[in-house]
Amino acid sequence: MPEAASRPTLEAVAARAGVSRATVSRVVNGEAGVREALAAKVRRAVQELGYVPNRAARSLVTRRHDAVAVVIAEPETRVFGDPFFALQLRGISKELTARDVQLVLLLMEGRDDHERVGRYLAGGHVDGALVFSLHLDDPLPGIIHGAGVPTVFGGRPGWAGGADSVRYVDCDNRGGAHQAVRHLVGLGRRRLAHITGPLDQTSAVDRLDGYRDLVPDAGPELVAEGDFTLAGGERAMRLLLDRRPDVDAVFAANDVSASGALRVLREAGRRVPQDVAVVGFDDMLPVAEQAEPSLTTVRQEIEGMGRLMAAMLLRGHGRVQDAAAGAGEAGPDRVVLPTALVRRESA
Amino acid sequence: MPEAASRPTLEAVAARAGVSRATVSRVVNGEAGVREALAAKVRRAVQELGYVPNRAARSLVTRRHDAVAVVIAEPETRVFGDPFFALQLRGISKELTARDVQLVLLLMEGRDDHERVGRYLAGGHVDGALVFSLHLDDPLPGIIHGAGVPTVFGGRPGWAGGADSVRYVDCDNRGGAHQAVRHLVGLGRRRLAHITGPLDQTSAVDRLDGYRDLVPDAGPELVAEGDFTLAGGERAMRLLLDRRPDVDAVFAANDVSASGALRVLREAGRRVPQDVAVVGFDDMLPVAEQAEPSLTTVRQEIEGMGRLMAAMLLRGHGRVQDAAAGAGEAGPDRVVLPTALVRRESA
DNA sequence: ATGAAAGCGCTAACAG
DNA sequence: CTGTTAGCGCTTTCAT
Repeated sequence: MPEAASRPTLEAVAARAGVSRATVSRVVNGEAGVREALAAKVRRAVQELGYVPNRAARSLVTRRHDAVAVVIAEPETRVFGDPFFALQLRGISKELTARDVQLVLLLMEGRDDHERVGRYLAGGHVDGALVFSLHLDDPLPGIIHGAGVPTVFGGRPGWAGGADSVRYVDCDNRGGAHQAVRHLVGLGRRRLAHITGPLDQTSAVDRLDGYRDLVPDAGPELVAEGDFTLAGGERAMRLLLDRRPDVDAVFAANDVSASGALRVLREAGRRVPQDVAVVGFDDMLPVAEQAEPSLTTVRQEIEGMGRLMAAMLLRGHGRVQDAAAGAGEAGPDRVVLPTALVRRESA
Repeated sequence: MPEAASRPTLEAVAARAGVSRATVSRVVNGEAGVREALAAKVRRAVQELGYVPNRAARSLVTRRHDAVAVVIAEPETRVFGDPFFALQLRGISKELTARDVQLVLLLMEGRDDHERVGRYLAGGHVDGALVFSLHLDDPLPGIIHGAGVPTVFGGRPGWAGGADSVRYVDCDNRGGAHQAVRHLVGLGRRRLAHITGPLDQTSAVDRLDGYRDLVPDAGPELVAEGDFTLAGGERAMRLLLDRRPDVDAVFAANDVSASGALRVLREAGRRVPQDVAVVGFDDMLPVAEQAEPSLTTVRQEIEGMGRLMAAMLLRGHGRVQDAAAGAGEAGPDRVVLPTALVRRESA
């Protein structure tokens, strides 16, 4: 692969504008205190030469990289069929773009990848990391902590004490579950089942807890473990139908598994919502709106969470903000976003 | 955001190992010609100090970045609900990871983003770019060409002469369409409709051409324009049903729009495949397998295409390869991958 | 085979 | 306000 063509340097711009390198640097970085006449000359020279700063050179001295890593501890097949991942990325990308920070994507497939990712993060090549989809026994947090990389987690961390010691953004999973169950109960349903997510993730555990809060007398046969996938939802629904043919409502831990449930219910000849009411979680539009019947669900602001995570990570980053801050607009280290019930046809 | 903690430098390693910086550099970069005794000392020092090379410093002198940009000219809402994007990314990520090259993700939402992306690419911050989802009038290729960034496109470029002047990886869209149509004809169908993709993308045009090749006498009322989305597929199917209630087969340009068609057919009381046979394109597993009925489709190797693109871009990249190459293992600049029909229930 | 020295392009004191 | 100067950490001739 050929190298990029050599580009004009600060030096060249300085020569052309008849000023020193330092002045050009100031103008390029938008520092105040350069006479407008000179600044204009510099800008013209930049324009004419098509000058673009060399990031490597800049990083070398500033020790900043204007790049953050997004780490997705990809839970197997889940990334597919569930646009969750894409939505998060979109939110993050928007925020980073606005601040002219690059997004370095680190996908992890297997266990060996942990070491690689850890090494990269520890290498100090990015200004921070955004980490998702952590599982309970994941070694990554330890590695990250050791490396001292500023990090914001997507979803409350599950390890002991984790939630108090790190920064994260989450939605109110437990409260959202309450909204779902309350709605179902309000509909007059009495035999409420729950299809969980993978129980090594806090989001799934919290939703289960929320369900239990309001259905304390639910027998274990009313809870079936899923994994946030369609197939998992189907499997769980079959189990549920098998164990409790009289079930009249299902709260699924996400929309994708809810559509799996819908499918099985239809196959089993149950009408939704007449025979069985179904509520999902996420409000993943293409899934929830297109389900048959369309899905009543608990909405969480996924794209917004992505943006927020990026904003939190970059707080105090950048020249302009640095100046503006200082006062004490620190902002919280942990944010839990509210959820909202979205009514459609399934419940 | 705090700066990354200061890490040991080459200098520190050299001091510890009692050698010069140059020697450490050689060992770290795996260059031959260092006595094993010394090399061992250096490696131990590296280990003990936890030394990780500073990429910025390295880039500054080598003018390489060990990073490539992935540009997704995101066609609106399509990225959602269609795991296409995630699969490509996965393939690319695998290949890059294996070569220790970072993936910088550039998502584009609106037109303004073109300028930003162009500027970034032109800035020479990455060693190359992988570009997807280009539309016919996209200014990006021009910008890229001007910037001289090595690039591999995903899908044959559509502009005049583009296909002969740039590197790309594509699947045999036209041949795939032939497979679909032939299958439908083999089933005894006579009134074959086609739901297209967005016709400003070559993949969609090629599939349409393939359809026309084998159904030359198809009236325009048998072709409805879609956009690769579920909603688009539904819209197109309704139109088709309206114009030709006697249609007995549909070839949809991708699986997602095929499932839209399936949904409309079901609503209209048509049985699939008895009344209307349906064939999709992609073999996007979660979509095709879970459709009702499951989708007969034309399979393309999406993840493989991603890997191939990355491999093509990085050909001759890296110290080791540089040495091994030279002979002339150039490899082709344009690859068109074969497709295969996958039979399921819908046709 | 190894070391010394010269930058890569940029920013950040420090002078003036 | 502007210019001068000294590196940031690394690779790479060029000597030895």
